[in-house]
Amino acid sequence: MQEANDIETSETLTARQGEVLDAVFDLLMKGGDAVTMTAVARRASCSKETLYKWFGDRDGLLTASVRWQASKVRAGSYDRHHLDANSLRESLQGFWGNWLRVISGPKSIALNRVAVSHAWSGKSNLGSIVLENGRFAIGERLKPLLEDGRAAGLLDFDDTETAFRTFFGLVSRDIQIRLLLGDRLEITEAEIAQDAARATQQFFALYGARDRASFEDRPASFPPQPSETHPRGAPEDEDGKHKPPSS
Amino acid sequence: MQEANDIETSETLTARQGEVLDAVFDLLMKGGDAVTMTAVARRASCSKETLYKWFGDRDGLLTASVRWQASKVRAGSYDRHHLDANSLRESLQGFWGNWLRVISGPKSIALNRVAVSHAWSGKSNLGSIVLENGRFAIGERLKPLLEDGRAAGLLDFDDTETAFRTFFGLVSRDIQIRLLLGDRLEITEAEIAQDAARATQQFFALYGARDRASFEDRPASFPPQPSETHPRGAPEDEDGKHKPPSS
DNA sequence: CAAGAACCGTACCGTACGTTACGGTTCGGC
DNA sequence: GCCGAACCGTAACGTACGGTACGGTTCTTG
Repeated sequence: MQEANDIETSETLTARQGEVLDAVFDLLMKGGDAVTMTAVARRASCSKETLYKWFGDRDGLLTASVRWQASKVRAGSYDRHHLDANSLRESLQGFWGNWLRVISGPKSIALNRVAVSHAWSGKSNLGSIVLENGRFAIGERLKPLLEDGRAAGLLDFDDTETAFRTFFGLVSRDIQIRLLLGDRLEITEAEIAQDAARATQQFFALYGARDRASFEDRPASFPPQPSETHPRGAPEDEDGKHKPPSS
Repeated sequence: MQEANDIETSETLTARQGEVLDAVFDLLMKGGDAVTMTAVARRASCSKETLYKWFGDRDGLLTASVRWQASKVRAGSYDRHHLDANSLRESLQGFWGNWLRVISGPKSIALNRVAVSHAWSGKSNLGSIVLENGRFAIGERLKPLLEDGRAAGLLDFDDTETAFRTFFGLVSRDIQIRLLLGDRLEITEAEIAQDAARATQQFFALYGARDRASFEDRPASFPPQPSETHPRGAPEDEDGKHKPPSS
């Protein structure tokens, strides 16, 4: 392994290398045992020698692939145009809806699965890569929005991190662990939208500015719009599926 | 493999078999690659032949061990004595505190890790076992308490499952995924208690019965006790640690 | 067009681990 | 005290896979 890792140092990947890494990820989604060097080479129509020259060893290949996919997965960021209550609420809903869509997708599930498996198994930490591009990335992207909301008098919290983590919990609840553990849990687009709306609503119920003073000089229809979902935090039915995986 | 699986059918495990399964789990916590048949045999001071006779194959051994540990992990249940606001709040706090303590422990982390890794890798589903003894078990244990709370006029929600999942999210937030992904994230006993209290408080803010009518014939000091934590859902600082794993 | 680099395909090597086989030992029942 | 069952320890087998070597082919460059 003399000068193997082009990747670690220079972040540039050729198109061909990208194809290879996509092949790796395809294999990953077909179950982790499937990703052998031979299989990757065959699937990507390249030689094992090339794999080793490019990525050093199997672990480097996996790491590069995870990094590659993780960097592609990050949901779009939200520009902070002028903030009123509705635009804030819509931004938040959109943000989390996007996120729900991403993490419930097969790519994200595979990504997290392999990262978890690997973090457990010693060697180079895919866990931190996924964490950095997932949980922490959305934190850094959402927190400015929350703080803008606070500055605009729409939100009220002391610690941004705490508020964010609560929001995170309201949105994700048990779905990530369930998906990772193999629970068949298909989420329709409608459910995603509804979940994002419910979570946002609950977030406003917890952290929305509601001092009488600042409340009354806001437009009449503040976030919890009775027309959209339940005014209180309990939508009627939703998705109470107790449906463990293929028994 | 003629009549191997004593375990699948008769749920009884001899003490010796329990020792073996504990040995497996010890190995599991030392990184998943460590759990080879030879290592298990050596650690448990038994022969490989016995392992195969008892558990069929490596997968059966893993499955038995996960089932064994999962059944030992379940936090204690809570009896429904007479319910007033304070006892309910304390029960909930205690329940979730227990749960936080469990899932942040190394055993639970190892358990979830191996289950995730395995669920990803085809074969017999450890995921459902962990799910059944973890997420779903606490659901079944907590929901009666919530419904008693509602019957006593202390809580207000339509769908128990939805309320429970929200509560789950408020408590767990991002800690489970972070722990699984290898984030060093030590949680002190104090933080656990505080988190459970904060989550409970937020849950009451979202689902506590607060119609004017039933509110006024309740004792003066309803759950959000200003003396305990912040009356609103935002504790001052808490644990905003952005501390990714060993980079 | 020629020389060299990059790469493909395949064959090969070493090893680690799952699985099986077998001789020796302990132990409960008659 | 004898017999068989259960079990221990270890040795052996087969295989799958990570990693390497090498000849042939395509692409780049001057």
